[in-house]
Amino acid sequence: MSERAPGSAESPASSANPGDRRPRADARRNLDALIQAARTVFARSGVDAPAKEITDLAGVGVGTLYRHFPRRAALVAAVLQHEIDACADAGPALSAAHEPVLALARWMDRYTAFVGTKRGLAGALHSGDPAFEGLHAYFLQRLEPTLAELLDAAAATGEVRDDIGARDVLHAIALLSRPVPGEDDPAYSRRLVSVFVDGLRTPSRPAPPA
Amino acid sequence: MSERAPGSAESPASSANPGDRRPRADARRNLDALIQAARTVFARSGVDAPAKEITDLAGVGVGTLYRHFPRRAALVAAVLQHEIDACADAGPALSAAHEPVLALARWMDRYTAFVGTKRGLAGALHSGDPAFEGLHAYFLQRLEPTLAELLDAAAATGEVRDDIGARDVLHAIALLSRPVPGEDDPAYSRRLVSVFVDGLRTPSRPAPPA
DNA sequence: CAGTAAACGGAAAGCCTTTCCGCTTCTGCT
DNA sequence: AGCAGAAGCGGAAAGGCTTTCCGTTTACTG
Repeated sequence: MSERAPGSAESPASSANPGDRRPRADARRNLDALIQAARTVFARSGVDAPAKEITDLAGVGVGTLYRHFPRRAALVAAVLQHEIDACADAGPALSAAHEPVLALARWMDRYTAFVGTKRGLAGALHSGDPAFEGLHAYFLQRLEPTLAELLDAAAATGEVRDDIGARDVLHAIALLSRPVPGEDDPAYSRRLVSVFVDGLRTPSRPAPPA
Repeated sequence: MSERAPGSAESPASSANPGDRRPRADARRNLDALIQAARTVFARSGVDAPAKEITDLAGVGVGTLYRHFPRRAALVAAVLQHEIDACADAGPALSAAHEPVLALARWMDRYTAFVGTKRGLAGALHSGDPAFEGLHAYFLQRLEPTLAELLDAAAATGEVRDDIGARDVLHAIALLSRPVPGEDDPAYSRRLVSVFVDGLRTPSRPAPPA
């Protein structure tokens, strides 16, 4: 559920044009090896690790890397895409297993953990590097509907205000989850997020008379 | 009020040791020129502008830059220090001119604008680069008391909860003010901030029974 | 199985930051 | 004033990274 088949509806620019032929087998293999290696290296040494480290681990030359990913940032984007998929896939599962408000809360935890762990993600998304525009689009494409559904269900119970969109919440949490110098405890991020989430509750309506 | 005199209480490691002599006049001149040039260049081309651009504008060689600022990041830090000062100085002025809750709101606007405009600041602060640890300390040193005062005054009115510290608020707003790819309208940041600030209000206490 | 285009690898170019060191310019002292 | 001597200067070179380029190799097609 987490691998996008080439040409699947979500992938922006890969629908099978009548003209393009199937890629060579070694190319595909190398591409997979690169993404896998990048995952490992990014996890071990952070997203700023030199490309060499990745190509070595993948057992290919740098040329190969740059043919598949015209900019280094594109590789980062490709890796993050996987992570986004995994997080999006968790949504339906949760909403099936719990009642709306709880499902929402759980998913937000999941998302907070995700976006906080993959330090690279939020950084990339907000870097302003044009190479990440596509990733941001993908990010919204996959996560916005997921959260929107959870959010709508929760709003229907009347406990959550309905004038803040899923997109806003995604952004806010992603931002609040970025590491802060003095505080490396992930609980810190959660605390900030929780204040934000409090702000999401229906504004205390004056208690209905009697 | 915005220039720190050397040896002033706030500057961490610059108290006049009995051994150290006054710096040479040209050195001081160059240092000022560098900071001024950096301000200009950062504003024009962003904090990632090559150092060469700065040294050229300042009319000095790169060697001079690196003697004054052992790492490039140190120069960024020096520039941001100025901006932090300006923002801190706005606090007392506002609290003198307005009642507590309004003063708080105004200062948050000011701070939001500041941290949103100087894209470099939040980026630097959260970059994890050890060169910015000092800056972060300075940031807290100057802004935390400022906000704490405003926050306390507001909390005293009972409209604002008192279990979230000034530091948390500073961090949260700085994070929420970072630019988000699709939305370059500063109003967007303000909207996110405002939800957070809503979360800051006293939790709607269950109406005391009759 | 041969021909061809796709894909490969790694050397080299191009940019940056940072270091180094011989030369210049202040400054304090006579 | 004038003269050491230290403090500071400039820019060349080192080092490291991303990105380009191109001769060579490899997988597919008929």
